[in-house]
Amino acid sequence: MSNRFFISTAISYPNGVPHLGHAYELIAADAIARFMRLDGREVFFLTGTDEHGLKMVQTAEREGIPVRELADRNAARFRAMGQALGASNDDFIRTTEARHYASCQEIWRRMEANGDIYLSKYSGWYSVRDEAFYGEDETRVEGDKRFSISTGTPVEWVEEESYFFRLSKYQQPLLDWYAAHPDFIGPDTRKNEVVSFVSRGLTDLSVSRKTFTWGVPVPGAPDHVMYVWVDALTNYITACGFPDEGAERMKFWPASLHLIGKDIVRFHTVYWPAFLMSAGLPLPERVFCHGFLTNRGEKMSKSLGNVLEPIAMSEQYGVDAFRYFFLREISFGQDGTYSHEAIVGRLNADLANDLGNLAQRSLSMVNKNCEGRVPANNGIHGDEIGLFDQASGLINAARQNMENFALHTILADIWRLVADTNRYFAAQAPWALKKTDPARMETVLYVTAEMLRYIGIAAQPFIPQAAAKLLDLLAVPEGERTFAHADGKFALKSGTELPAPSALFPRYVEPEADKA
RNA sequence: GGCAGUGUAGCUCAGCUGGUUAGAGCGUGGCACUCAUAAUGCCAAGGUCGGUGGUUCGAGCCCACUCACUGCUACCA
Repeated sequence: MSNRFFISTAISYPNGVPHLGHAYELIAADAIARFMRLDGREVFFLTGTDEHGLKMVQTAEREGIPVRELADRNAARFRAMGQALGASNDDFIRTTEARHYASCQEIWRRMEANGDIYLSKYSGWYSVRDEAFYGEDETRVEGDKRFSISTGTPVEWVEEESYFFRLSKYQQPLLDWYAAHPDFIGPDTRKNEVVSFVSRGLTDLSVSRKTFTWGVPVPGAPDHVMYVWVDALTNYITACGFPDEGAERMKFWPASLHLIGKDIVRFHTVYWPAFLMSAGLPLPERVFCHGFLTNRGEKMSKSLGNVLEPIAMSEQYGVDAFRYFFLREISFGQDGTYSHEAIVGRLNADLANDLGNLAQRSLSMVNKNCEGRVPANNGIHGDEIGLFDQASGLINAARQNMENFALHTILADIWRLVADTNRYFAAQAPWALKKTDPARMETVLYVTAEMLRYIGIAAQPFIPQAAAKLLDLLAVPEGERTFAHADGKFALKSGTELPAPSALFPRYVEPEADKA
C-alpha cells in the first residue's frame, strides 16, 4: 500500500448555491482525508467546481451577467462552504482554469491518437433543463409540445455534428478490470449495477457539442467544445499537474479514492476508466458512492421549502455537531434521513451529555482536587484493564473499518469507549473516594483523563475543532496527536499542568420565543 | 417486464460458515447518585425476526412460493 493518499469529491456544478448534498460529500471526504493524515499518509485532498455547459450559460443570461462572472461568484460560494465546514482540502479546482484546458486537450489528443475519437452525427430529443437526450419512448406529446416522461421537462429535436468516443470498444476491458479489482466500486450494490449495465453492452459516447461555446475547445476543431464527460472527469488528473509528468503532484495519480454521489456512478466507473485506458493512463484505485439525504423521508426541493442551507445549519448547531450528526447517523454508502429533532438528539446525547460532560465532570474534579495537574497513577486495578484494552484497540479497529469507509462504525466504536468510561467513572465514584481513598481517586481521574486522550485523538477526523480543544484541555502536545500516539508510550504525564476546564459542546436549547 | 437488494423491539439498525433464554443505541417507565453541561449510572417493559410451506435433531440465518418497498435497466453532476 502506497503511503500516498489522493481523495477527491465530485466537482460541483455552480449554477446555484451549495446545498446539503454537497456539504455531506465534502464532510465525509474531509473526515477520510484527515483520518489518513493522522495515520501518517501523505494526503492530497481535492474538491472544486465544474463550471462549463449550457445550463451555466442560461443561468447567466437569466441573471443578466456574463457567464464567467456567474462562475466566479458561485465558485466562491462553494469555496466558502468548504471553509465554513472545516474542510481541509489541499486544492480547489475550477474547470475554467487554464491548467484544466491544457489537461483536457491533452487527454483528448491521447484518446484520439489511440483511435478512439471520431466525428459523426448525434440526434435525439433533447431537454435543455435536464441537459440530457431522451429516446422517443421516453417522451410524450402534450398539445403541440413534447416532454420527457421521467422529468416532465420540454424536449426538442436536436441534430448535430459531434465527436464520439469509442466506448463500445472498452466493454470487455472494463469487465476484466472490475473482476480483477473487486474493490474498485463500492458499495457492492453499486458495483452490481455497474457490472450488469456494462455487461449489457456499451454504445459509443457523444463527447462534444457545437451548440454552445462555454467549454474546452476540441483540439483541431475549435467549433466544438468538449461535452461534460471529458471536461468534468479530467479535473482529477488536472489537479495532479497533468500533462506535466514531472509535476510535483503527479505522484498522487492514480487516485486512491473518488468519493461521489450514487447518481454519477456510471461516469466515474465506466466512462472515466475507459477514457484513462484509452489515454494510456493508470486507473483510480477505488470509487465509492455515498447515499442521498432526505428530510424526514422527503427529498429536498425548493417547492417543498425544505432546502436547508449548509452554512446556516453549521452555524446553528456548530460545525462539529453538524459534521458529527451526518457521519454518525447515516450508514455511510446508504441513504439517510435527517431532521432538526434528530440532530438535536445526537448533539445533546452524544456530544454534550456523553463526551462533553464526561470531560467536564472529570477535569473539574482534577482541577479542584489535584491542583489542576494530571493526577498520579497509583496503580491500575482489574477494573481498568478492559478500558485500556478497548482504548488501545480503537485505532486498529478504525483502520479496518476505514477499508470500506464505515465512518459511522468508527464513530460508534469511539462512543462506546465514551460510554464505558462514563460507566467506569460512575462505578468508581471518585467523589466518594475523595474522602475514603484519595490515592485511588487520583488513579481513577488519571485513567479517565487517559481515556479522554485516546478518544480525542481518534475523534479528530470527525470533530476536528472539539477534538483539538479536548486535547488542549489535557495538555497533549501538538506533536503527539497522531494515531501513532494513541499508545501507552505517550500516556499523560502525572504532574503536567492543565488549563482550566471549559465546556466542549454546549447543549442545544430551543430558542424560547417562537411566537410570531 | 428483466436484473439486484431490502423487510428483525415505538424509531435507526447489529446479528459470523444454521445450535442454549434474538442484541445495541435512541425513545418510554421506575430507582440511585451528586463529581458534572437538570448531566451520569442501574433496572424494567417491549419483538410469533413481512407471510405461507419445506429441508434439518434444530432456522432471522438454507430452499420454494408469496406480499411490500428500494435501486438499476444507454449518455438525468
